Amino acid sequence: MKVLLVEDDQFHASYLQDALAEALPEVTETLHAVDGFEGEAEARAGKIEAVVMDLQMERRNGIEAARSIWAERPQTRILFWSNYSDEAYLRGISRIVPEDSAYGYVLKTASRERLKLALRAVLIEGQIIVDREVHRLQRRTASPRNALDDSEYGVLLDLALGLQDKTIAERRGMSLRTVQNRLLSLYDKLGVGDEDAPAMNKRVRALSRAITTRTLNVEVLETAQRELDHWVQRRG
Amino acid sequence: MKVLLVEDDQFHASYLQDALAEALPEVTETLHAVDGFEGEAEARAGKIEAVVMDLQMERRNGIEAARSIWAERPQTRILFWSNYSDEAYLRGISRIVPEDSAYGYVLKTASRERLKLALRAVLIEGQIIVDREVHRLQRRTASPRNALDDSEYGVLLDLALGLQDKTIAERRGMSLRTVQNRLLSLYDKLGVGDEDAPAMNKRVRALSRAITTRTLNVEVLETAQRELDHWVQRRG
DNA sequence: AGATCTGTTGCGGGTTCCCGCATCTCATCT
DNA sequence: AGATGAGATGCGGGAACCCGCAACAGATCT
Repeated sequence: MKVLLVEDDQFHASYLQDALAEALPEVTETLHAVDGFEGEAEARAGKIEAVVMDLQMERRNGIEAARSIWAERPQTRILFWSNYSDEAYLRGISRIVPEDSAYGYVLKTASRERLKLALRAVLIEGQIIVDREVHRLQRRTASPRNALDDSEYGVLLDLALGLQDKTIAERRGMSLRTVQNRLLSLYDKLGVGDEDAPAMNKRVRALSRAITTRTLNVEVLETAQRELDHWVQRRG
Repeated sequence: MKVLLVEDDQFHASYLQDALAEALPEVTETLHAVDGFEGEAEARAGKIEAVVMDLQMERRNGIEAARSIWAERPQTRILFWSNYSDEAYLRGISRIVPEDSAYGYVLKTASRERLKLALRAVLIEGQIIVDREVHRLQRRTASPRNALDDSEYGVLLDLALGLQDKTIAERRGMSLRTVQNRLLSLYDKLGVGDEDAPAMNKRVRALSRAITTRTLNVEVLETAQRELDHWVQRRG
């Protein structure tokens, strides 16, 4: 059995390599890649079926890499291994997971035992496993008041890129007023305007809060920007 | 000689510990802290004079920790050791370095040799040393068109928090129109409006660009928010 | 069937923002 | 001293934004 490790931090890569060797004796070959592009290429070339993927990498991040890998081979099993449990990552992943593929999400702060367990569960058994910490976040986020539904999240992304209401409406196929309603509920859920601070520019404040609460992060912004570029081109 | 390591990633911490032992045989005792708060406490309690500091940590980041350590003991030597060479960090550091203290900035991707060299240079010799990569960024950033001067950067921070022009003017002691002029040059330098994309909300776009270009990052935003809170309180 | 709730859309008004134009100050150069 | 240039400030207009009000449609409950 072959496994591909995609991880740009040398220390983490070698730790991972060790844990992998301990946990999965059936692994006969381990490949390395240091960013998303290499990862995709290796996966394609080696017909890899089991991947351990870091999320935060230069050039091409883990979510984008996973998407193209899954696009070609949806049954590939991918264990995401990351420093952060940003909501932004969770959303990104849950958005691209194919119907019936196995995946997992483990934090780098997890114990070696937990990592080994996740390696077995996902790569060998084909289970779906999500770290406790991450799951807790997911739950908190999904709690009554603060959960952004998909359409709100979409509008938030557009707002974050700097689009104005009219353009968002066009892109998402809503009326101008509907977009503004989404924005209102975004402001509400992100807590914009709650503070006793001086009056704020709500638009900017929303982005600011989305970032400090880890609802958005740099990688997601970059990905969204690329998608916007495509949309702009298509539209002519 | 005692050295304090402030680093929340266990792998990096142990690697650092090893490199330190190799590079500095004169070190008799090594202390650990896993975030900024612990770091400050240990530094105070142990009267530490040499610190290696990670930047990105939960609760209290490396820059804030360094500031309070330097506030009490300005001659403390601090080597910053970080994953990223974000402009945001550089600005933060150069803003708080005391007159005649030694410090350094090394990337985690640097070779073991370079790290050891920096450890000796800063902690023992009291030199100032900045990683090549980081320095390159500093230079690029400081190049003609794209360099933000201090007053522009201040306005950018306020904008990023969501303040409106009037409030920024009050806080920074400028007239409203002057703030707007700063914003104009910010838009210019951040490349807002250059793209052939649809019309954008410049304010939001500026923040968006500042983040994707690493001119700002989450830590800096959080710190700025705390400072804003203080200002608001003081103002009554 | 009627009541209620939720999500979409139009309208209108008050506010903030963007920015061109003109003025004023202050430092530097000739 | 006079000229030149860079930055700060005031004014005013047009655009975008925030948001209350109201109408309407579809889903669910009683």
